[in-house]
Amino acid sequence: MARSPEADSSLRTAADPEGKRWRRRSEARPTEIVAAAAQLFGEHGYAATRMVDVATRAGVTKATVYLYFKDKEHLFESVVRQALEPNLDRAEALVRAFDGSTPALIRMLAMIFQGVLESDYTAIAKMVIAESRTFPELAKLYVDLVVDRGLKMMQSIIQRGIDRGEFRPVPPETTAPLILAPFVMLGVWKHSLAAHSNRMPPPSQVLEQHVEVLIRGLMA
Amino acid sequence: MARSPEADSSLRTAADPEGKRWRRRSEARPTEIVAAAAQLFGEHGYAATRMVDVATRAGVTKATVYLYFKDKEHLFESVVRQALEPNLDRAEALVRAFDGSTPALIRMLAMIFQGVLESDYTAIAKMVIAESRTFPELAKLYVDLVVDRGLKMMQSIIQRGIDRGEFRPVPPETTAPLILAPFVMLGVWKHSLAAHSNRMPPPSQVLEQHVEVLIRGLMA
Amino acid sequence: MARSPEADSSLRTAADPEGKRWRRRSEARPTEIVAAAAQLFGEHGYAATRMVDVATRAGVTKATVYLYFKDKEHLFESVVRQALEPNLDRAEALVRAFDGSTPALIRMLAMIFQGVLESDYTAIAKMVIAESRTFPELAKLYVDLVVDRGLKMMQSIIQRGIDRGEFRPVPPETTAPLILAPFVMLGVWKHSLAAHSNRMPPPSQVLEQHVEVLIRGLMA
Amino acid sequence: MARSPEADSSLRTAADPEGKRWRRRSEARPTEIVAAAAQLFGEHGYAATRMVDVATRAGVTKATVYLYFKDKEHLFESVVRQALEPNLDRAEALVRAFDGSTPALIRMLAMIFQGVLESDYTAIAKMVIAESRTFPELAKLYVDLVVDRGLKMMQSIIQRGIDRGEFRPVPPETTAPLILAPFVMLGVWKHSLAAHSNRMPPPSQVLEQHVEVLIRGLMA
DNA sequence: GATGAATGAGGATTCATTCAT
DNA sequence: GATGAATGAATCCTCATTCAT
Repeated sequence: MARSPEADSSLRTAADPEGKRWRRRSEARPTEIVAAAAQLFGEHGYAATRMVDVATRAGVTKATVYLYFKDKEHLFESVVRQALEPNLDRAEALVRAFDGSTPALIRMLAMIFQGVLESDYTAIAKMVIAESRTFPELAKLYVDLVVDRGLKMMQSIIQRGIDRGEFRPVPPETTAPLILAPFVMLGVWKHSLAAHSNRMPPPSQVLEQHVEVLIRGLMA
Repeated sequence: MARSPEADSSLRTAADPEGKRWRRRSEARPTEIVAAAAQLFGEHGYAATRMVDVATRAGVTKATVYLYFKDKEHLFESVVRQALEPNLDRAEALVRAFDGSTPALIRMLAMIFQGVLESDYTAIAKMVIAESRTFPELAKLYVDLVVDRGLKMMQSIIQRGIDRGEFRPVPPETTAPLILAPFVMLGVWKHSLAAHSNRMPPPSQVLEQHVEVLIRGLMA
Repeated sequence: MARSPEADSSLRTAADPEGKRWRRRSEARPTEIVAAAAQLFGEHGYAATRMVDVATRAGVTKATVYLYFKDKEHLFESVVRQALEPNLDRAEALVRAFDGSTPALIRMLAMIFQGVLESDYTAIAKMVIAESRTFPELAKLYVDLVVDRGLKMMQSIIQRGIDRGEFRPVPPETTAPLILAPFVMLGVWKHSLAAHSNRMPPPSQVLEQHVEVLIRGLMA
Repeated sequence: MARSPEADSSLRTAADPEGKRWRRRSEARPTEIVAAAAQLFGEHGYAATRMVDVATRAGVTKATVYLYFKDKEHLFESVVRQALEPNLDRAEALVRAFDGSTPALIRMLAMIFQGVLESDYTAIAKMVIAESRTFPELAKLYVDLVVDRGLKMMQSIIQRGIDRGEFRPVPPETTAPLILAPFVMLGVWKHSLAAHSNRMPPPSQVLEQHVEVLIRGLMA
């Protein structure tokens, strides 16, 4: 999402008043368009986002968007992919490298996830969920690239705790989702109802409580 | 919803133009339309649901829908309202009436919520979430009628546990959401990604585990 | 092609100044639209004819055209069908009923065909030909409904002449197309190059000559 | 057209930047583009042929096409001109030089025309016909360069037959088109409906029959 | 109360065409 | 001379919405 497209276009008009209609910037273009689309899709959802708007926010015209993306669906897919790929890799690496206690590992991951929760990234997730009926392939993609990997990771952490005698023996498959549940809930919350309620405390506090209750609940 | 609309109309016009059973029909119209809309909105989302489809499924024509609902937005609102009203009342009554241990209370509520999770109702909830940007008033409505009430109820339960010496002293505001998180997660899951993953165990098992881990985690 | 749509709309505006936007005329509508489309397709070809123009000439709006025809292709198909069906029937009936000499039969048919040649009908034929690559199904339709039937008819006439000892024995399959060739040529000519040449004599004279040369050429 | 454009460009830039064989290339460019356009126009018609496709088939980019041709119309015109010029000259020369009987002359011309019929050339003719409304000037060009000359030639042949006492006295103007009609018909047929019918015998047989019937029909 | 008929406003997509390099 | 990048002007089609009956 880098620099905002508005900044771009102002720069362009200012710094280069000669340029008749457009400037060469082919390498950045697709990325910029995806960034613009990510924002708009995240804000308004798929159907309510018009191709013109994406184009305008990216500082180009509609036709240019079509120069890089076959159609709206493919643009959407690019948005999702671009948002997804880098994320889980990092988390998995961290888990593998960690050698402290399992509660400490969970506390660390919780902090990372809290960071994700505060980023723009969750808007994409919410969108995938919202549009899953309309774009089953994207839902599938998301499940494969994110959810299943995430669940597997959580299972392995539970198992690790049990193996090390830190946790009592619980079935990892049914317990794994419990670690994630508040993150999912808060992610969805943030992009939907948050604005309308003041009864929900700040995510950070809820998550802190979550980690403590969870760890206690799993302790041997 | 139940009987096919074709059978309906032919019966009405031909076989039974006066019969009271069918006379009642016109009173039921709005309800039937809302029911049809509820299904379609739930299945396809707001934008992807066409007024023709709602009308057709309700066994009437488009224009008739407009006879009862000013426009698509108002229809949507009716759908949400119709789904909301009856629900929380019951749960609140139960909580007030209950006089067993707090863990037992939580177990009972979990069963009720699990029932809700299996009903069509969650489709509406998911939809409100998905369209919350487009329909802020509905989001607000939902928050007031459901979420805040739900959170308050959970807080009171936590407090009850603390007061009765069953739970250790935790801040009720930040703990309350934790009770609901897996329900929210599974509700969203059911209507979005569930079809694409087999890594998530059946809700009933996840919830059972949830309740146990949660209660242990809260125990004094 | 019945009444011209222009006449229509003026009538409408004049006779019914109250009618806010439109008048009920459901039965005539599709036919009128097809008529309008027939003219425009004939004049400009398929690609160059815009749906708006069809609508406007039919005195309705674009959307109304889509009320009756799924898309441009289906409209095109209707145009072709409406132009085709009535035509061959008549000719075939005539052939069956005729009991004079075969040369006389050919002379009579030639007159009928010359009438067709002077009608608007040939514009459709030319269009089918022009668009046959883009719309193979239409070409197929045309072949089945018109061409093959026409060729078969000509074959039977040749055979009749041979059977009755009027014509020398020629292979009917290869001779049949020769009867039609000048009609095809003139039909195409009329709608393409005619305007630019004065070297081609009037169709009637060419056809008269054609019939005489042909009959002489086939005589026993 | 023959060699693949990919091979071309790589060879040119890398392996043989000076080699005269490839130097010639740039001179050939316009011709190659016209050739590519001829094929595509012939196959898909004017409107359905995209400039990108022409460029791609010619092994260049769109912009290069515009380097040589002002716009799509001018490209089209070049295609037609390039296809027309060499053709009639040959036929006229043959007619002038011939000194056998007129029937023999007609038989010989028929064979030549049959060759033309089997060539790609007819695709252009069909296209001119199909697009004559959109490009009146091209239609005019075609009429002047081909049709009128052709008709005149046929007239002179008829006259020759009459003068030599081989044919009975018929009016040459109205008879001339009859010689050409089956060629026109078959040319059109080949590029439009041929694929969809099996009732039409092979052109060679039809034309053989044509020549015999025609000559008999004209005989003194 | 119910509907058939019609529409207007918009959105996705395509393509001929033009520059700066 | 050649091209990659960009665009603007169409054009098809959809859908929520409205009347006259």
